Amino acid sequence: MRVNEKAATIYDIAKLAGVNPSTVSRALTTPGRINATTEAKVREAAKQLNYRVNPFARALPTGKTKMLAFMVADITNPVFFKLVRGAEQAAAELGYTLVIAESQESSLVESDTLERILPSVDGVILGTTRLSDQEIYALNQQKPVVLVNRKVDGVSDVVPDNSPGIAEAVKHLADLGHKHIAFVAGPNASWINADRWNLLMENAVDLGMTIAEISSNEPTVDGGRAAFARVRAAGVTAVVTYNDLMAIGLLREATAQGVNVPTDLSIIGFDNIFGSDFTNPPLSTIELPLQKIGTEAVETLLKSFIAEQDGPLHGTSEVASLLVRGSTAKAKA
Amino acid sequence: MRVNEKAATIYDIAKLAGVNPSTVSRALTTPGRINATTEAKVREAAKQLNYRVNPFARALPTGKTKMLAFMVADITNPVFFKLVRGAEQAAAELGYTLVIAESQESSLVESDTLERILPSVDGVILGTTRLSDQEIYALNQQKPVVLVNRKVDGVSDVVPDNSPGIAEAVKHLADLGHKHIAFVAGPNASWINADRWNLLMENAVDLGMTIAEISSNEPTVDGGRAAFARVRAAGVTAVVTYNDLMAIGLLREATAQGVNVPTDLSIIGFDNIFGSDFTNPPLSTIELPLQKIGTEAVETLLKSFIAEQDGPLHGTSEVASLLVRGSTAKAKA
DNA sequence: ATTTGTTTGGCAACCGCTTGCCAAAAGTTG
DNA sequence: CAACTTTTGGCAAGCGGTTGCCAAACAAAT
Repeated sequence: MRVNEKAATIYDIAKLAGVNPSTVSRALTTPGRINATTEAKVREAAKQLNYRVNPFARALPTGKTKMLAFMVADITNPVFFKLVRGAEQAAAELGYTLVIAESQESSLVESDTLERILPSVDGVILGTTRLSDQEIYALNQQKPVVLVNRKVDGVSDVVPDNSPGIAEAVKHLADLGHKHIAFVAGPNASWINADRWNLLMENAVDLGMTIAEISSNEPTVDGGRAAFARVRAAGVTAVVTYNDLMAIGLLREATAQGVNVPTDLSIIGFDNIFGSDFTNPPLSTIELPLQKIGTEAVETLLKSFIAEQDGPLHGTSEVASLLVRGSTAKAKA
Repeated sequence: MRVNEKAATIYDIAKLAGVNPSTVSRALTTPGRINATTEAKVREAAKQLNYRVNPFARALPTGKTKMLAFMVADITNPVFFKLVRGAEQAAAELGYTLVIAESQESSLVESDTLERILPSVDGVILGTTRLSDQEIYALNQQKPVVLVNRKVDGVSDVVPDNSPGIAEAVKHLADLGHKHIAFVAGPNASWINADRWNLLMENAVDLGMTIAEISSNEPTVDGGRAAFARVRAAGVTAVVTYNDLMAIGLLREATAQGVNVPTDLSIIGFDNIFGSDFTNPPLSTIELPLQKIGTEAVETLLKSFIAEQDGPLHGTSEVASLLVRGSTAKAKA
């Protein structure tokens, strides 16, 4: 079935070009190191033989694999789509191959998987991680790590600035006359959850609103659905949820219970995931430039390869912003 | 920043266990080849040193990389989520690492990417491909290929059986009294599009219905939206779309135009993607066991490593089925 | 006790590429 | 033109495994 006419090696090129293999290696990897004429000759021979470096042979002596790991908790969570795509494209562009790994929301699976692929990659991006700060710190000792949406001392990260989006959202709600709002929180341990909650609280208080925390929910559609009763109990007229999935669950449950969104309850989600505009009404949400964040994550990782000694890098050029669709309206009098 | 205390090698183990490196290699890779006591000693030493094989060092002499490529047209297309997850899990379980590559719907990008990662992988799964039959055939000469949802002579594939789901769907529509239906087709060149259309036509004719083909649309939400006018022009009371994305676009456009779904128009999608139940009404759709298909794709690929000579393999144990939600109703009298 | 067969483990070559070191060739300088 | 510097390219030693071949050790058979 397979043909497998042995791929050309630098030895084949060397023979064809009449030079030493080491010369071929240098011609191809260190432009300028050898005579331009010789280099051209080598390149010509390489082309003629349709030569591709053997990445493994190259990785052995150099230790560089040109592969990056991207860890996510759940591949099917739409939050990651754009993140992954941004990372994938940036990686491809820079000559790196992205390996996507899924932890299935389990820190055990995550460590195992990481352990398995760590030898194969030059660095890792933790898209979402269940690992503890210490584990992350330890991981970062082995291979460069870039965290997305989380901060750990001494580790590089890319975390967007949520505050503009959150400020807009709270202002939007205030403008609509809402006085009492709530935050439907995600996982307790989540760094980003705490960040969002703190920002929300500050802004709400500043604008003279009260804000309740409906805490510790699964960051899923079901989690949002399950939080509905507590949202009603809190007696608020508007909520911001930890993410869109929860907002959608909440929205659907509200509708099912005969509570109209947005007239009875305004809902703002987070992330602008795929499908968040399929709902009825379409979801208003705080949008993150996820694709750019993905791109920035790999760029940051690559930078950290060079600047090993300079301590952790922080990519923070991205900001959140509010996207108003149909799930917010004037507060009921 | 990095510690990088050189990872242990088989030489370290050999020294610790007082044996030759080759013995270590055999103890670890060919159980039974050497004395059980020695093997235990070696394993103990390996554990003590926290040894991990260097996949690159291993790959050099063997040519086996334990990596698989999974090519998709668009990472952000939700159809692939479950497919990818199934593949990822199966791969991880079998000790393989999945590299996900995106062709961005371009056959050029696709060949380039493939060319780039081909040396690094043992085989490739083509989740969706823009490549021609000949290109696929050629690719398959270089490394084992498994096609998903497409057939090419001489190449292994995993294609689910669409007929049960399609039969159910047509029957469902017939039972609801629909006499004139349409198929909103996807890309012309798509193998699976043709398959679905043919099946649909057969079934419709068998049940005495007329069926129109609204052809050659982008397989996206916008594509579905754009097809709406032609659907109306066709004067049908129900449609089946090439995929859910199109169904959603069609549904939204219909609603926007004041055409009620399902009372004025029944819609059935394909794939049961994430978000297809967010719509109003939630979409009825023909469901594919995508995760299982992903799993089966990697299993088929691995099988083909062993059975090189036995010709192409075909995994076809999965079947489509109809999932009735809210977008279908009795035909208007 | 000798022959024959089977385990077991060491030796060394090899996978394809990189790179430090060195010598020959070419270029500069006074 | 000699003395010195720079450029260029070859040599060979790895990187960390795998594996064919072989000999020593042990077991079974005669």
